[in-house]
Amino acid sequence: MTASTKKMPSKASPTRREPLSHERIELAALVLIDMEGLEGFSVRKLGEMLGCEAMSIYHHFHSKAHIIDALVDRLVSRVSIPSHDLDSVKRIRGLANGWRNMARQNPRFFPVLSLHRLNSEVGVTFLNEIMLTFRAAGLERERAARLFRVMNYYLMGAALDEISGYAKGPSSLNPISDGDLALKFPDIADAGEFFAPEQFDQTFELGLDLLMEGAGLLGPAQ
Amino acid sequence: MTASTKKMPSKASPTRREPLSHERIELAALVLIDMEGLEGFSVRKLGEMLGCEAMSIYHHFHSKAHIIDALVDRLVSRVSIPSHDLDSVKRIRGLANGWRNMARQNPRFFPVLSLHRLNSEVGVTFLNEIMLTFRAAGLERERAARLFRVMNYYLMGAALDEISGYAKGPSSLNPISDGDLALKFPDIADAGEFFAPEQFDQTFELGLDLLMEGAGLLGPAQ
DNA sequence: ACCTGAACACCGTTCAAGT
DNA sequence: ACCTGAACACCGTTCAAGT
Repeated sequence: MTASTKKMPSKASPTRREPLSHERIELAALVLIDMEGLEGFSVRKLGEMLGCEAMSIYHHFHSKAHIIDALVDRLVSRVSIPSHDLDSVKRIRGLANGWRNMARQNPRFFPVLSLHRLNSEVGVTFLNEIMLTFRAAGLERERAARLFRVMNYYLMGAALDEISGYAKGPSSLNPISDGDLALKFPDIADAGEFFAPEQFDQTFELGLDLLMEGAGLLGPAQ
Repeated sequence: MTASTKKMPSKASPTRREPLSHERIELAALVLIDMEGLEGFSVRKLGEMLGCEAMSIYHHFHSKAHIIDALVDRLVSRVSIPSHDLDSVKRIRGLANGWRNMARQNPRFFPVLSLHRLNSEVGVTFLNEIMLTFRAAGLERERAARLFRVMNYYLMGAALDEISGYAKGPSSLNPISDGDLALKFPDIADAGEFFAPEQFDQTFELGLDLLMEGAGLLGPAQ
């Protein structure tokens, strides 16, 4: 309503803004989500950030859901793929850690990404890297397929839980007090020291090793 | 605006509606979410469903987030807890399957639940059951703590991925076609038969066994 | 071709008022 | 004590119009 809400560059810099593009919109969206979280991510705020009317964005994306789709692809394609020259075990470790690192770098968006089916071209390309590695490790078709799923379950759950452990996730509005926890649930309270973020890497590696060992990938040759 | 949008029971049945209560509101919310999904879950629609003004609900819950908190507690407390007389391995299987079944019965709400930290009294009580079982199985403190987390990662990822496999999860808006999948990603396409919902149980059991075996819980006695 | 601004049909939540 | 209805500050999206 007041003059301060008006944008000024219309006079100060008439034709200065570079034109909108998929890339500019997507990068701004990632910054906005990183700053304000998913609830704060609106097309209108995105427009403000880009220095245009919110509705201009619809000229480049059909809907907000299409923007989110593009962000999923963009982040999945950022996961670093280990060289095919490495042995299978090293490749699996590399893929797993690439996934976790991407999650950690995008804690506010990752939950959306992880609930998305990765059935775009980019998504399937990533999944295919995991599958290829399992096959290259010598697993036969059915076993590779099932272990692929098992590994994905583990990766997805670990990344989500670690993020919520970094306190970005929604907490109960009436959490149990530390005092009550120690009194009523001593075994949980007692384990607290192993639940701290500094322990995440070690715990994650333990689970990954158990799965790979169970899959027969960590043979005596190791 | 028109007469048809007005609610009629004000004349037809003056004092018929039973008063609002936490229970009535929560049960209606679960039905609404089950029917319309999370996006369709609004306080206003919930009011309509309960036959009251939306704003009456705020007399019983401080905010929409508090309703969701209550739903999390309600569903977690519905997970059936296996008898303490069973051996540890049977109890772990029972807890894991109780969790999965709850997820499957509430596919639209479960993603929210799973991203919530379970740090309410009800949530911790459930987590404590898992921890107690690991301790009772003879695992020492640190190992029990780490395997507890590993198991939770797996349970969470599996439940979420199975739900999205039942086609309730958001898909890419530009999914790869089956033809392209078969051509470009034959290994993924080839594994398709093992990704069908009928295969979920078997795949889940495989991963659970690998983890329990790795934890040393499936000894020669088994 | 690209962008704008008003408008529509929704949200969650606050508040003063009703019984 | 419990519920209401108007109001506020937001949403995503459509549409006709501007350059």
